[in-house]
Amino acid sequence: MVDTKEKIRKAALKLFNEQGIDAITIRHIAKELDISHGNLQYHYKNTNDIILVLFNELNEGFSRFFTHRENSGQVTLEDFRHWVEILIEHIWQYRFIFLHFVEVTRRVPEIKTLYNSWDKAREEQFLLLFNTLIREGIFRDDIPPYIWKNLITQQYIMADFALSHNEIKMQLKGKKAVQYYGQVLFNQFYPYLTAKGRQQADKHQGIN
Amino acid sequence: MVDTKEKIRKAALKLFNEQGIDAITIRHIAKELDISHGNLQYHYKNTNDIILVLFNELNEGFSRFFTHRENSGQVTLEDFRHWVEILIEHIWQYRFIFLHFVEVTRRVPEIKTLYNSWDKAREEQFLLLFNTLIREGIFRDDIPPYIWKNLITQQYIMADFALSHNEIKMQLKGKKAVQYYGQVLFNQFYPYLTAKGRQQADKHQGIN
DNA sequence: AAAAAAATAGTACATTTGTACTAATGGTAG
DNA sequence: CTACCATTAGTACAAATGTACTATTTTTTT
Repeated sequence: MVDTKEKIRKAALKLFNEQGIDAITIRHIAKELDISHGNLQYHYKNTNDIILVLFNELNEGFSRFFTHRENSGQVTLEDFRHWVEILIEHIWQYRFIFLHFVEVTRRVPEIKTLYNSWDKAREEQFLLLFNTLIREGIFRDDIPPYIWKNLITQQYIMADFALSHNEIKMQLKGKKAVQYYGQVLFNQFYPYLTAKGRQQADKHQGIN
Repeated sequence: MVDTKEKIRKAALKLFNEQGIDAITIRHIAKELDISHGNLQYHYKNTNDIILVLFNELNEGFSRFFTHRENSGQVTLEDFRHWVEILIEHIWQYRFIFLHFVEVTRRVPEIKTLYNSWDKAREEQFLLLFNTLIREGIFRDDIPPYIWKNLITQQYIMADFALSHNEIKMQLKGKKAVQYYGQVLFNQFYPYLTAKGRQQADKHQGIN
């Protein structure tokens, strides 16, 4: 037996990513799956329910991904770059959320709460990471704390809205977008590097 | 005689900023103004028309603002900070565009074209500004060109989506939001400063 | 096998929205 | 004054949507 609920989530994710959340109703999703909208409604009362479930999926993905790299003692810049790329890939998978973040949070207020509570953990981890990289002589040690905090906010905004920027500007598709914005996100950290850090970065420098 | 067209734009801007573009139809705007929607339709066929006009208003504002500061030969960091603040204030004025940027460009494709063509000029001016600040010993001279270009992209994303971030996170109101995100935007440049530049910056440092 | 529960299809209806259209009003140029 | 044009109000209707509900079929449980 195929799990209808899962089929619905998959189809909804696809349609949301392609056409946005306003254009899509349960009727559209039902049509995509060739089932009745009455049936779909039996599983999820409306699109907002589905959006919430998909947001939780995204969150679980992130959590798995964060705890995964916790045990590593030392961090190279290359690790960090790789980490940023995976982050963006995740975001790409659920891009409708980020492309319509304000609408999403207005339509499903719980999402705002979820996002904000989960966010705090992310901040801690960032500061830890920064400190590690400072200790290893990769990041500069002459940056005041409020600038590090600023960098985290900056990093949030950039990660959350990079794909929106892509949408209104270049319109890179799939892998290309992930690559490009991975690079942009990573390059954010360049001026924070020490000479040693820059050497490491230049070794692996991608397109510019 | 009061200009009905202008009254409509004002009311639409207010409603869009308050409730977003999906929630608002010409009927809502008409109701806000106590005129018939038939009348409103006579002036603007639909909300997309109004959105386009408002976007052009925003653009004109930006253009005025850019050309204004062109003639100044020397640039201090304080000038620059002030400039960033005015930028954000502008954006706040027309925040519905930035809060729903993807939707806006999807509903009114011309806006994407307008944004992109106007964008190029902005890029030139940034590079010029950076070079001036480097020559004056305020910005570092050991940053490769692709990182400066990256910084411009970064600056776009940050400016365009700072208010979206505010919406899903802290929800600062009016002046508070403008102040906070002005600071965030300005702090982006901190690690690009020379020792001399940092001195200048610290003199006027705001909240942290 | 019978009963109960879960899943699916389909209907019904009030509301909203986009769009087009008609009618009335008011100012103004000739 | 009157004929014309711009402006305003209001009506009409099809399509889409949210929501609730019924009927049927399928699956599971006992």
